[in-house]
Amino acid sequence: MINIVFFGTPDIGLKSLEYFHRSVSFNVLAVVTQPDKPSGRGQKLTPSPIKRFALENNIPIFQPKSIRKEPDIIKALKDLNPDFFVTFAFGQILSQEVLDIPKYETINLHVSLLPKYRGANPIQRAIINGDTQTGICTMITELGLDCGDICMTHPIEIAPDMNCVELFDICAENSPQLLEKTLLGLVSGSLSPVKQCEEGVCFADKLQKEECKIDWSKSAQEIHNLVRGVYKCPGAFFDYQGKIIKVLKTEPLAENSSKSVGEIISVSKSGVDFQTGEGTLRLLVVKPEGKGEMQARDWGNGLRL
RNA sequence: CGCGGGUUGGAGCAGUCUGGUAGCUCGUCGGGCUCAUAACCCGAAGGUCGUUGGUUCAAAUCCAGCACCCGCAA
Repeated sequence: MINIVFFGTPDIGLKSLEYFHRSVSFNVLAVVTQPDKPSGRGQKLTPSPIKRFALENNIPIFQPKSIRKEPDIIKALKDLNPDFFVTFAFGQILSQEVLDIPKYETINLHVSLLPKYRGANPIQRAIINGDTQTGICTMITELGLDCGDICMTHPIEIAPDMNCVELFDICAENSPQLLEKTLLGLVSGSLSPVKQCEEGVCFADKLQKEECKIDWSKSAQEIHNLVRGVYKCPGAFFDYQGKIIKVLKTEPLAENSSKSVGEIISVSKSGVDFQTGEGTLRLLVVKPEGKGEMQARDWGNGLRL
C-alpha cells in the first residue's frame, strides 16, 4: 500500500484523485487544495472541485492560504508519514521543507512535453500556437517552475479542430495511469528520472484577457487557433456595436473578399463569414453578451443587416 | 444585498422612451421555376408578448413583486 497526499485544485486533477482513491494499492491520506474563493455571480464562496470530491469521500482536507507559511499544516502533513506527494494543478509554490516531507518524492504532473511550456497555461498555449502535438509528463518537483527531472511522458495529438476543453479532458483521462506508473516505477527503482534538456525551454504565460480579444488583422488560421485555444476559458471575443460577442467555434477558409478586415462578408446557413488579414473566418457558434450560446447564423439573422 | 444585460410564433431579433387590434430575417409546410439544388419566385400555418398583481376605456408597452438565462468583475 502506497500512501499519498494529493495537491490539486481544478477539475483537471479529479480523475487522478478518484483513481488513487479507488485503487487498492494506493491510499489517499489527505488532500491539499486552495481555499474557497468567491466565485460566479453574487460572489458566493465556492469550494474547489478537488475539495468537493474530498468532502464527498471523507478524505481529510487542508486549505492553506500559502503552504510555505503555515507551520501547523506542514506539521500535520509530516505526521501523516506519506510515501509521496502528488501535485497536479495545485496553484501554489511549495517550499523545500514541504518537498522533503514524503518518504520517496514529490511528483508533479504537468500537461505539456517539458521543457516546452513550463508554467500556467500549457494546454491553451499549445493550441494558440497551432501545435499539432503536446502531452503530459510527470517530474520530480523542485523549487523552480516546472524544472525538475522528468520521470515519464505521454504524447497527445492535437487535432486541427480540437479545443482546449477537449484537450483538457484527454489530458485528465490519461493522467492517472501515468502517475500510477511513475510512482510504482520509483518505488521499485526501475525508473530513473532524467534532467530536462535546457534547449527548448519555453514558458506558457498566464492568459491575459486582452489576448483573447480577436485581432481581425491576423490570419483566419491564427484566429481559429485562438478561438479553440481559449474556448470557454475565458473565450475569444470581439466587440460588435458595443456588445461583447464571444466566439466558441469557427472554421478558417482560404478565400478572401473585397470587404475590409473585420467586416462581415455574409450571413448564410453555414455561419457568419468575417474578412481577416488573411483568409475568411467562418463563425459557427457564438455567445453574445447577455445571451446564451447560439448558432452563428441565428445571431446573424437577428442583426438586421 | 458587487455592477449590468435579457425573457415577444420553432430559432435569432425589432417594437417598450411618446399605451390603441404584433413586425423583420430565417426555419417549417404547400405550390411554382429548373436537368437539378442548400439557389430563386408565390402562398400558408404558427404568438394568452416569462409569471403574478396594480394603474387605465385600453398594457408587449407604465408601476410593483417573483422566476429563469446571461455578460462583467472577483
